[in-house]
Amino acid sequence: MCEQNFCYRYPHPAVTADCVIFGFDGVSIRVLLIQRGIEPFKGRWAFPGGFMKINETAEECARRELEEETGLKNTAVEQFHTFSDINRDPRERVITVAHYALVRLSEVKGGDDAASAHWFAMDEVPSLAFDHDLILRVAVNRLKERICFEPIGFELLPEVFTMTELQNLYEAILEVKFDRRNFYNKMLKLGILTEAEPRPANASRRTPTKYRFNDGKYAELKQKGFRLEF
Amino acid sequence: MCEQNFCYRYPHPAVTADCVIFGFDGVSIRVLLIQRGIEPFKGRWAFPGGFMKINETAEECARRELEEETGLKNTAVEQFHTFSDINRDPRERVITVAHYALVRLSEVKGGDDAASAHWFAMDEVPSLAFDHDLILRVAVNRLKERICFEPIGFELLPEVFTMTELQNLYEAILEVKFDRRNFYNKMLKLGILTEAEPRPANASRRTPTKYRFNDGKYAELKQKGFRLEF
DNA sequence: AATTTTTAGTGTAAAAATTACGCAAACAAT
DNA sequence: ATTGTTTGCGTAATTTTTACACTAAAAATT
Repeated sequence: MCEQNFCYRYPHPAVTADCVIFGFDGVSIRVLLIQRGIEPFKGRWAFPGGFMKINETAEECARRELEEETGLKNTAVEQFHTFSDINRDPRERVITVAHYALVRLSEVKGGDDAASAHWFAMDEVPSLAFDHDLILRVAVNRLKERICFEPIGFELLPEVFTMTELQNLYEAILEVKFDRRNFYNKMLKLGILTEAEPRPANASRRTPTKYRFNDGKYAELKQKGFRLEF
Repeated sequence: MCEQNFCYRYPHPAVTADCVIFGFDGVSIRVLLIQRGIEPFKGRWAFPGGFMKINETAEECARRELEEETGLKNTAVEQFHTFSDINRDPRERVITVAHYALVRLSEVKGGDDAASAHWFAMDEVPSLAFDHDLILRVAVNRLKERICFEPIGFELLPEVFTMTELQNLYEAILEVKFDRRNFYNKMLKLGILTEAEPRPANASRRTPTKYRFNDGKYAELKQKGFRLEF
């Protein structure tokens, strides 16, 4: 029998933090899941996450669990909703502060930790543990809203990318199609892209221009109150 | 000495729900605060809120506490952020799921419950208990974002209102000034306003047209994917 | 080797949305 | 009586958004 050393005058729920990690494979948005090794929901897929320690914030917890379970270090996570349905965990009353982050697929090394981690395309995601199906739906909605106002999409691309890759990303997230020329014009007019290398003189038409995201320009524009929109 | 009947193997934080309630007095945005009757922060002002019961969700808790402390019944609250800093409550580790709602000033009756409740104009809000100053800042930002995309503002006005009152509301929330004619045109073009009563024939110029918010039209437009913006 | 398909780059005209702006009548305050 | 504030109303100029076609190079197919 285990000791139950932490006693309170009133019942306390347990608190967890979960992480919805989005990636991009060039065509589809993917989400990073881990396969549960223990009950409940043993064998089912779920988001990385776990119980909050008494001396860490929800965000610190999310980042710690993420590293422990997938090897991802120093990931900027952002909380998006707290789920508190009464029976969402069969063990005891658990509320979870759900976070999301955007990560390049390449950042997840296939180490020990990440043994059971896998990137699922959005249309291949199986039925998840706990209420994680619901959490995913909410996260996707939040991602769509967010990408319209902040250039978070760049966190999903390699440092240097082509305009077509960027367009594919936006189309994958928003599930719409853009006219290529209008997308080019709009993106370039925003002024947050820099050509990665001067286009060589001998560049053929077929060789696309490479861009990188210009943090400095973005910070500058943001301060003046600027709006990214699609 | 009190009994400590609820024991766990690991430490559990306490969980509360707090409510940032916004109102509008015709000129300024106001926020509903209650004066704390007990320690900690006895005598200081704070948001209505309190400890979550083990068999209620965070939202249910927010609504229950709101009614208990201010008499406001059946208020549609929406969670906007969970605050989990380690020392935000001197008693024990407490995380709070913060909610906000928009309410007409008139809905708060001066009953027993609300004895210590008071509507503060935003520029008169005193230094608050706990981390409620921070919570308020976050709530105001969220309100500004939200008002741009959903017509939540109407929840703050009487059922029937003039265009000028509506403009004052938007200007108070967003802290900007609009051109009166452009605001009129934009609002009317959205199609979510109905004239409350046909303007009497003898109406003088000086008698403003009264409008009401048209829920049906709004639901219709929303379904087609429509965007309210300012 | 020839043919077909795919991709990248580029610009403009039309339509729609946004902005700036003035006036006359009614009422209120002085 | 005078002054200042409030309401209703509409248009012209500007800006933004949208729709849309061709060429050359490379890759894939035959």
